[in-house]
Amino acid sequence: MSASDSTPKERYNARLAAQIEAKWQDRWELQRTFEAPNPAGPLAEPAKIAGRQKLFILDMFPYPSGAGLHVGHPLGYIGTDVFGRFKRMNGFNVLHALGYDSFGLPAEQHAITTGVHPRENTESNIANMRRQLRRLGLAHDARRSVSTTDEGFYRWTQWIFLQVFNSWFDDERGAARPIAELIAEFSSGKRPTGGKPWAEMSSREQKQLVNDHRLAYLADAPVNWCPGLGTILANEEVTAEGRSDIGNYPVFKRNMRQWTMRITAYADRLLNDLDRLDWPESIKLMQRNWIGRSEGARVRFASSAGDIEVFTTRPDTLFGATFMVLSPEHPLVDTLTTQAQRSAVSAYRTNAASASDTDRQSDTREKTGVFTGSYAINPVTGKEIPIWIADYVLMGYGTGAIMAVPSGDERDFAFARKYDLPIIATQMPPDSWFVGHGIAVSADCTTWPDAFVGEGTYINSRNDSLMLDGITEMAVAKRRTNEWLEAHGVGNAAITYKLRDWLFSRQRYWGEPFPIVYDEDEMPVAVPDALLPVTLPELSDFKPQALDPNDEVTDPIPPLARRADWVHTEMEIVDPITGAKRPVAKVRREINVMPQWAGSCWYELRYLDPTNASAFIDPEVEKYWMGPQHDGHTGGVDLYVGGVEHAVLHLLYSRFWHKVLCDLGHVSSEEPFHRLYNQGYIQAYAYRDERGQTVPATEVQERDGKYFFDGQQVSREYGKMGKSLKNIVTPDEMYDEFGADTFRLYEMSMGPLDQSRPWNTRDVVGMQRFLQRVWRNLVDEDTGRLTVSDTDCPEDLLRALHIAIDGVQRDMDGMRFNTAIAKLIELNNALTKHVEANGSTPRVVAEALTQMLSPLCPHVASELWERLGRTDEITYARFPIADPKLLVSDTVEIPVQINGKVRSRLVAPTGSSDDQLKVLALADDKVRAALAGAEPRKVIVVSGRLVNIVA
RNA sequence: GCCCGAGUGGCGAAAUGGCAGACGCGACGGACUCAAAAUCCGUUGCCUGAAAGGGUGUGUGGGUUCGACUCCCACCUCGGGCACCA
Repeated sequence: MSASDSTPKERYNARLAAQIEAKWQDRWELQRTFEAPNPAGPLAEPAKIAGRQKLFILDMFPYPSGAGLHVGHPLGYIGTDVFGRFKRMNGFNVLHALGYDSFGLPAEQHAITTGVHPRENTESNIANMRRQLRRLGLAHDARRSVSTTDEGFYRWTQWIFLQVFNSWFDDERGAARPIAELIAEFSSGKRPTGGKPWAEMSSREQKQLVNDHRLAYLADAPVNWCPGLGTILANEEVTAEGRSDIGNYPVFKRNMRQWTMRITAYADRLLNDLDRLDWPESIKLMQRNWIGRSEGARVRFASSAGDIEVFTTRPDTLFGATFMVLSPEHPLVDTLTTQAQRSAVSAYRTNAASASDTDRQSDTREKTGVFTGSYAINPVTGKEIPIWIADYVLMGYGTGAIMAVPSGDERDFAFARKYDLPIIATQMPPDSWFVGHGIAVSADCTTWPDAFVGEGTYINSRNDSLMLDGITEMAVAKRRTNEWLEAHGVGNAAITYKLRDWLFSRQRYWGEPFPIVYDEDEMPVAVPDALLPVTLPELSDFKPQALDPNDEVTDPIPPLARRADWVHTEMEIVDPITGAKRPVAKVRREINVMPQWAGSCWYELRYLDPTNASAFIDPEVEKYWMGPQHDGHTGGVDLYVGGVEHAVLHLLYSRFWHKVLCDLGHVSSEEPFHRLYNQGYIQAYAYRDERGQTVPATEVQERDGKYFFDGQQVSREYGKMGKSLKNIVTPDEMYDEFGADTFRLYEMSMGPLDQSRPWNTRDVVGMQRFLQRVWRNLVDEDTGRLTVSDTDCPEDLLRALHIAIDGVQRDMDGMRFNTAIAKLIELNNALTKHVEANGSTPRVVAEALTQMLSPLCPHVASELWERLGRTDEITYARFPIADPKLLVSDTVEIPVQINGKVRSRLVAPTGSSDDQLKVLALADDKVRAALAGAEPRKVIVVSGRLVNIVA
């Protein structure tokens, strides 16, 4: 007899689930169930909006990978879907969509390895992902599924780039303004800082001055050059080991002329506004660290080569600055180096320059340096201090020069000890510091094993006009020093950031072309709006220039240069200074393309108004979905779910673009994503044989805690899913084996959404069984007939129902889907007992259970809803509401503890007073036996919950 | 090195000052079956005991409390981020 013959026809299994799921997916598509109405524009349906609260939920959109999805990818999508469906059932107008991040390195690298043109590749990958995701039953508004490679999309990416290009940061207002306003200020007499008057400048000089103020500008600066990828990279795309995030190729620092975004102008706002965001603290912390704001002072030290400016966070220790250290790349090094030191300095600089970042960070950490032969004057002591160069001072931070205070800085201390430089204490450490180091209390640093970094009484810190000695608070000493520096014109309080401006151009093919041409002065000029988009030209050879991964010197030639006909064109441009139209003239196009982050910097806005042809978004639509909800609210997406890997990339860049758009009045929200939630990762076990080869995880067997493949013992490791690890499980396998609803339920039941957890196909069946039992409680497996009765529900079952409603409602609201599922299982288990005794399910329970299941497993819930005779759409049926009267019963069970250990339980009427509970507890047989006649010393009653007797 | 986060049954986990282990997997026993699969019922932290019961138990050690997985201090292990940032 075959298996199918003995299985009841209407048993809920993978076969029936597949039928149900296909039916409802088709129906939802046909009936456009999940389309969200807009207040204005082409998708406007104002009548549907009235009286509903809006909710914009968003997933970090995927790049269309050729590998397709594995079971880890949809975790966040399922989470947001459950939440969105739950909110719909609570009356919200929910906008949920998913697009594709299809420009950029990941897609392009894949195209290169397969040899297929990225456009073709991207399209087929998107089609495959759409198919896989459709079978999940996600409640997405398909009209809003944009792709960053759509011309209708990147036309606006280019437009936004031009908004950034055509603005400058007004420090006084702390906000971006249109560049035309700066030009107007200059031409009406504002004098450019440090330059000659505007009117005396040539047209070229004027353009250059304006360009130097733009938020998107060309800069000849040190960049991260990655010959292995044939492109430069942003700081955020380079790993701590000095390699590319993608492909793990070596990255070199070199100077190149590149498009750069002035994100540093927004450093303070990007930092401060974190406080107003509902984000995980860990991500805020990562952004704070990345921005790296340091308060301190700039101090000028006089030298033979003129003033040398340093940045210090410890101006209060200035009296202890006994030498100075410059970065080997510092521009003043040549001038400072004396004849006697020339060869030593030159050798050191050559050595430092050739050492790659990797070498510099090798763990030896031994401080090295060379004396320049020159001296500077410490402004507070008036003493000469030697000037050294050392590679522990970085040109890219602060001023590239430091004042060394060995007594108060560990690095300076190590350097001073190695080269026998003087160390003077400026603070007396507390006695505990000396005790901790096992040495006698002494202000003589020659006895110190280490620098002292902390709060101590200031010593040796006085001159004629500045007196720090005796001060015990660092803040006071800092303030006094800063005041002194300013009064004497040798320094001032200052702030420095680790954040660098954003390198925005890539020497690749698969990205948005810049809407920029170069005029006869070789100055960048915006392509007129009417000519957007600047479409990416077709190239038969789209590969980046082939370079040796270690080639540090060759200048890259971007692929777009291969289309000379495209590069050299004629255009009617607008003069960037006067704004006047110019006659059609020859221009040269920018041949770099934008980085992969460009499209993701604003895609959430396009979801809102995807078909708008006259603006990137209608302001009314933006205000409705993104606008601030009260004073001080940043506005933005209501819930943004994605992985932690974008903490300082996408999540920083997009905040920056959004703030520019806000400053320019294009959006009403100050931040793109008000609430951020990081989902965990689904991880998996991988197995290796003794040669280190991975073996297929599905064929590994476990015996007594050991693992075997093909009779051989193998070792187990834990981590990502990956092709090379032979441990990939795909959603398709889960659909076939269990159905999408079971798969969804399993992923949500594994644990809290924000935690990583191991995948175990073996465990999935638990959720299948659960749905099977629910189904069987409502439908006769053999006949398919409904087993629901319209008779009254017994009170205990009704109570169980309302307790479940109450708990599930709260768990869903808090996105604790795992515990919501546990409560639904408990309810269903109680229902099963009732059905065993009575033969049918009360309708009130059947309907409420179906509704509560609907966000989690929408297909089977929709099917049951229909079979229950409901003709309304369960997606929008009001989520059940718990009756508070049914949440309490007549009696409660009170555990009684003796000395904190439970010794008895008693049943007491609900609402018993503390005294009544105390009397009941002391009268309890078990309690009396345990006390054995001893008089309790104290009785603690937790009202209505517990009694503890202290014996 | 610095900064976060986490350690609970064989496994995924629940409980955030008040009955530790809800719910699921697995395992064990049983029902159905010629048999198996599927499904259903029961048991299941560990030690001890025939059982009733007793003891013990949330990484380790201390502390606060009538009472601690939960709060505090120190340490250990794992995961993540930053890393010569002046």
